[in-house]
Amino acid sequence: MARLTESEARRQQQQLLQPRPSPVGSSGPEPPGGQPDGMKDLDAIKLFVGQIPRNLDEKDLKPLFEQFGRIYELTVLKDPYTGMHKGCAFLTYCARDSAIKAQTALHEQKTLPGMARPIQVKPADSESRGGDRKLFVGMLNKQQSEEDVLRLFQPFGVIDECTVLRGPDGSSKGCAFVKFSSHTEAQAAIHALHGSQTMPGASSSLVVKFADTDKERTLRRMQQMVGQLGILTPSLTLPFSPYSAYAQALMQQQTTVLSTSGSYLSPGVAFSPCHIQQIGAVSLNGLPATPIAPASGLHSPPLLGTTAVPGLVAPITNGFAGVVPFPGGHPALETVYANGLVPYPAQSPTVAETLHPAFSGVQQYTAMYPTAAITPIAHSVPQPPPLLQQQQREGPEGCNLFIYHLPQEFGDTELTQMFLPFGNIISSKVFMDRATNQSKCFGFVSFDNPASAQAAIQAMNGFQIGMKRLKVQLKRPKDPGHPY
DNA sequence: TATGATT
Repeated sequence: MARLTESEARRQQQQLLQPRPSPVGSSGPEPPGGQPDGMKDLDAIKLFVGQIPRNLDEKDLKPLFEQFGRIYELTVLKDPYTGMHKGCAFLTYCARDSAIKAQTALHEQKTLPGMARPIQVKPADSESRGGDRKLFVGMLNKQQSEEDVLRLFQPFGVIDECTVLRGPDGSSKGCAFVKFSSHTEAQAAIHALHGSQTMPGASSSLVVKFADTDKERTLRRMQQMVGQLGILTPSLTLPFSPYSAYAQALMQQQTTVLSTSGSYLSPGVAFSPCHIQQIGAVSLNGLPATPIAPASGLHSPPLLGTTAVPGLVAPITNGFAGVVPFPGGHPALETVYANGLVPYPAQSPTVAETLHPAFSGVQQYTAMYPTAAITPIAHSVPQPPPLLQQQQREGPEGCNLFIYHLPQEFGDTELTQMFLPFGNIISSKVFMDRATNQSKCFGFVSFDNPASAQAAIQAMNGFQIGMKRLKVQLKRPKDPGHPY
């Protein structure tokens, strides 16, 4: 029954080798146990306790856990910024034995009042070292259970833990955590399974990657918070907001994460704005700017041609009213706007033809500029710090647009640029095929108010680009299943 | 080609 799995046993051995945190004060009453005050066994196990009602604090929880032995430390996890109860706790008993008893008696065995799922009592993640071995699995079919996931991953090694993430009603969120007994096994599973298949009903191929570290999770949270404030330019807005401490922490975190986890960047960002910016940076650094051939598989050369020389576009677009400068912006689009073609494209079916003259103008302009002339521009228009990673957020109802028939080479940046004139954009996202990193030619733009969304629909629905016309409409409401 | 990307 309470037999430890092989890897749990291994983990608990590793435990012995780890440095101990300095002991903190003992916790309250002293049940019998024969331990010196405030001391714990050298091989004590720190337990993670999950599924705790948020209205229970340490003193409420203590009686429940004390029946298995004297508690060395019990801490409810709180959000460091809001102080909010996170619904889980760390628990260390003075005796290792107590931890094992508690885990056996409580884990998945008892559900605390108000909780949908049974309490979780298991060694904390911090107790296991030896590299990442926990995977996040996304794009599962919502019908797939733990068993199904297990079956999928079993061929790659010993699985310690397998949890399908579920909503409050118990329905799957279409993702899971799978913990292998070793990093190598986990890696093998990623290699074999990531993108390997598309589950029936899933919108994209299977995602298998290492689960976020604590640091990344914190970063994500902070990004969400910052994003919710509607902030795209932190340097301007944040110092005056009550969240500036948050923003600073965010930027520190981001620096750390970016510098330490390059492996998390997806490989082959074929024609994302990121890639385009890199090309731009190269040309601005004084290397020949002109004949950079578009990557393979790209259609519609006009748009891409200009992206190779972003620095050169600045003098043109800056001279026109109504163009909002945007870092890494799309020169071709800026040119379109500069020529006044935007306002009611739906009534101008030949816009596509006008794109070409506008574009070739830029090319000629480019050709006349020797490399040396570029350098001052690079100085006067410094490459701004990379924009905060934008969350894929929805705006209020009536503010979210679904856009279809986007050109293949359109990325988030281009989409943003295109809709920028109509209002304050909360988020914009072009959907990419996970496997190929190619645009699926549709995306979302969310404004902060419905009027902007309507204006954008009026102006952009039917906008002809190349052979296609944009379809711009309100995003379908998420949940049509109203009970009444 | 068709409606938001999880912890």
